[in-house]
Amino acid sequence: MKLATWNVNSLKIRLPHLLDWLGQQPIDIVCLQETKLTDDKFPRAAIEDAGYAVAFSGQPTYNGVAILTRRETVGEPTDVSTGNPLHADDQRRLISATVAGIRVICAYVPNGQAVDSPKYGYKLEWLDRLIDWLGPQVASGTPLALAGDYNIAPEERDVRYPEQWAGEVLVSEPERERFTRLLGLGLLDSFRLFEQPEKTFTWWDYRKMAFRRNDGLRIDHVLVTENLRSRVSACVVEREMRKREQPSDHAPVVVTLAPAA
DNA sequence: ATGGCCCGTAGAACGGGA
Repeated sequence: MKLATWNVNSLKIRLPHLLDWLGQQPIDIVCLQETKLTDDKFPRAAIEDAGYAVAFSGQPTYNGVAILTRRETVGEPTDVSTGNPLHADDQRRLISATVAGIRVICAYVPNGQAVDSPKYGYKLEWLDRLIDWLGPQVASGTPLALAGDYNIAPEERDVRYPEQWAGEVLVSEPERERFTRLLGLGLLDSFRLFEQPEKTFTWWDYRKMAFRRNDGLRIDHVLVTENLRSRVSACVVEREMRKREQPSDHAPVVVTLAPAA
């Protein structure tokens, strides 16, 4: 079974990429961020025709998240909820569902814009409320995966040119401290459970020929509860997706999971 | 050289992304 997260940067533009990718490599659970579509414009029919059920939560212009589930392998998402009950927030950044016995939380963490911006304060507050909400869920023993665009590069090795990013949004100490607190709840970074190629990233700026120079950051993550550790057999970044025509600036992250014993 | 690109909403530039 495979679970992926991908920031599509507009599902309207990236729908052909998504359908082509899933046609080539069926993935059982797909978490999407930055769909940038209101719910009435969500391409439900095209996704269902590809064999997926889908739950989504969108708004005009910004944000928007979705969870796709491959019908023949994992069925429909159940107990779907949107947002964080501990955080009144109009921005559509969270959707959760139970799939194949796993509580799947798809998250689009705020970018923060700049450390001196009010958006940065919102980001830290958003993360604090996320931690408050997830703590009891993780402690309850439910197998859980928090998949999404965290907009945090956890360590220096997750940044190609750390000296250029020092103290900036995405790498600042308060953001990294929130990431560490998520791990402290009892979550594991799937990517770091395995040997990985040096300088593996998930996002590259559209400018500066950044992808060609592999000038990137690792900011998209799948964290899983400890009780899933023995079932996770791989975590890879689908770098190929960033090479396509008119790509998203993010590449998907794909986790392979054994079925429950 | 502190911006370069891409997207949505516009219906021209601009905010936002990261």
